[in-house]
Amino acid sequence: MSNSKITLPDGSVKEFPAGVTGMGIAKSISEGLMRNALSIEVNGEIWDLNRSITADAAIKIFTWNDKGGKYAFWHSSAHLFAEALEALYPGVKFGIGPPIENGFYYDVDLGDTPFGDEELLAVEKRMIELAKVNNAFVRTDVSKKEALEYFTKKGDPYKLELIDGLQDGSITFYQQGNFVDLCRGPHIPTTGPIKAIKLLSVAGAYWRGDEKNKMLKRIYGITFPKQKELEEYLFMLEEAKKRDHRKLGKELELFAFSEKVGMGLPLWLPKGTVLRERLEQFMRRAQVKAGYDPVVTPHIGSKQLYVTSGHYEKYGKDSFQPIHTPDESEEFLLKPMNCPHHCEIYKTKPRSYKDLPIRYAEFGTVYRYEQSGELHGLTRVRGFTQDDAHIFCRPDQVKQEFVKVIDLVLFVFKSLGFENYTAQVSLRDPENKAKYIGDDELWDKAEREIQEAADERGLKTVAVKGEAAFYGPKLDFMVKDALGRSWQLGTIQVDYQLPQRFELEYVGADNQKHRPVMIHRAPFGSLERFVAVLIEHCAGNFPLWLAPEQFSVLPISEKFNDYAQKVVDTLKESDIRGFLDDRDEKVGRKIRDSEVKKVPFMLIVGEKEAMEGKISVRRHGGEDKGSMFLTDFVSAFSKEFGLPSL
RNA sequence: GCUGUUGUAGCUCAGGGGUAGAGCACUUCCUUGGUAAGGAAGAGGUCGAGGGUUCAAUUCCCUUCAACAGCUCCA
Repeated sequence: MSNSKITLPDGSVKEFPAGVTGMGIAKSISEGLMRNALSIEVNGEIWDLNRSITADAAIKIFTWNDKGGKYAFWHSSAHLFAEALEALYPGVKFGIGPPIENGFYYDVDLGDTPFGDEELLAVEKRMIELAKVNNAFVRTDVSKKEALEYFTKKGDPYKLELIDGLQDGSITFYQQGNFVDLCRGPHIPTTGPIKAIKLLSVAGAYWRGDEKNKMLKRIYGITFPKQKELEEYLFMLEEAKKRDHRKLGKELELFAFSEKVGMGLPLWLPKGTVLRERLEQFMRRAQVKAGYDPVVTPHIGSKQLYVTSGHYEKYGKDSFQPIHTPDESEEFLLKPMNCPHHCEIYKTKPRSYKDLPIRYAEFGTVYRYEQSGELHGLTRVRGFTQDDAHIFCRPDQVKQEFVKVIDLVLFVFKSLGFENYTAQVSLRDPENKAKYIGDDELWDKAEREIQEAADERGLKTVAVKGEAAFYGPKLDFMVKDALGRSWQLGTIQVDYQLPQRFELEYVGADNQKHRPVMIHRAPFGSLERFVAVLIEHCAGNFPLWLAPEQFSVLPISEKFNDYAQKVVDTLKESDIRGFLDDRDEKVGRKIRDSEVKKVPFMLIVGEKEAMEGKISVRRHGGEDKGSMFLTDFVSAFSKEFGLPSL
């Protein structure tokens, strides 16, 4: 038997006897790697560690630190769950059970059997017992006929439906213990490494995501190789609950919802408004520096405007319905997008190639009829404000403009403490071109330009098909917050379609009419969503320049209220925001209340301070900065009080 | 939009066929207190909305609205 040339991730090539397994390779590298190995990537495909490699291959061994390793681990955990469930509920029918971002789920049909927290615990217990048995996951190739026979006999209609859609010859079963499942794999070698198990929740989910189908029970769970990691994860979940922007938004009096106003329509309270307006000021200033011109457009527009833009055709049916005027049969739509309005601004006069690029920026509030079940705090609402702008430029300027926008977006992220971000190039779905408008050539060009611009700035990008807007491809920015959760924020889009639909033109150096290109962009995305993410990122402890209340002045007793008031007045003159807590309470109480409200600075004044004309500065969290003159306080933190700048 | 759960004071929640309770917040009084809750008294609710069953409904039933979780969707 000949040898296989195995290329390792570092580029080195090792020879192994043909038929070597991933485990064998891992062992040859190190004992430690063998212990931690979970799956292996073979020529770009993820395999089981004990599957034989018969040809030359480039491989990478995955451990818990790799997505490929985690997915195999959780996928195997889903099978372990199924095995435990079947042991306790014979006859249960299984849907699908994939690994997900955090753990796994399995869709099951338990008939009318009630299934709640107690049942989850029971299954969890059985899973732990079964994991200890350390059964191997055994892969077998089966023919379609065999597969159908097996599940017909077992009586599992969902699996039969799945097999029906599969190609004969590419069907595999996996078995561990007494449990056999239709599965493509890959799996970890044995159940043993699954040491820490938590079944998290039960929810309804339609078979194959179609509401016409039967609703199955979807059981979510997560597993880890170590108990400690599970505990950390559960702690993180608790922490996420504490940081939930809906909870903090209420506690910190930032925003509210009212049934009377209508669902998904946020009311910004005074403190939330300060926060929001600070963000706006920050962005306005950055945009002026970047050459944008602010514009303002109305909240409604003639239906015809959106027919022209294509939005009506695409989203009209599912939107807020047109507003009809009493007299004439005019129809208006609540503005769902700012771009058509900006196109009309562009058209107010003839444009020369020398005028371009023109950049119109607007904090434009738009209204979209989101499905009721989709509404979620500030992250998904029906009326929201985009930090929108449209750049009209010549085709030869697209890339350079795109790069400038990337710089702006990254500046925003940096200023707000989002250090971890990735960018997604959202492309069109090549299988379903009818979803999009415009011809292939322009799409290809736009997709290329986005990728080039991203590369130029050294952005780490992932391309995802089918995520484009209907008029053009996008570069979407995802940030990771302090708890490691990913959020989609800013977006930049190249658009060749709207200029065509609105017949936008400019006169070129050749004295001929040309069509400009539009770039849509919103670094925050929407202020609502951005504020939500920011709240959860910093747990309500906003950077000083954003804090709705930057200080509180806490007199030790009412004897010092006058002095305290002077302190407040002086700071307000320096545009520093804060309030006087002159309640008839002890200072300990006032400190506690300011701490709970997450006020960054507590300025304590008593006899000593009043005498010396000083303040005692306590930072949120308890740090004592000692006593100082007011002017020293202001100059010490003046940088933090003001807007970050480019 | 679909399925499930929930809806009681400003907030967090208890209760239950005979029209309601706690803690915090609020108001007043006492207290003038030096770095995370000083004390006392008081006020506050069509028990989400509409309908039904009943002598009697906040409680049981139906409808509806909203929130929450999940599914589908997202210019």
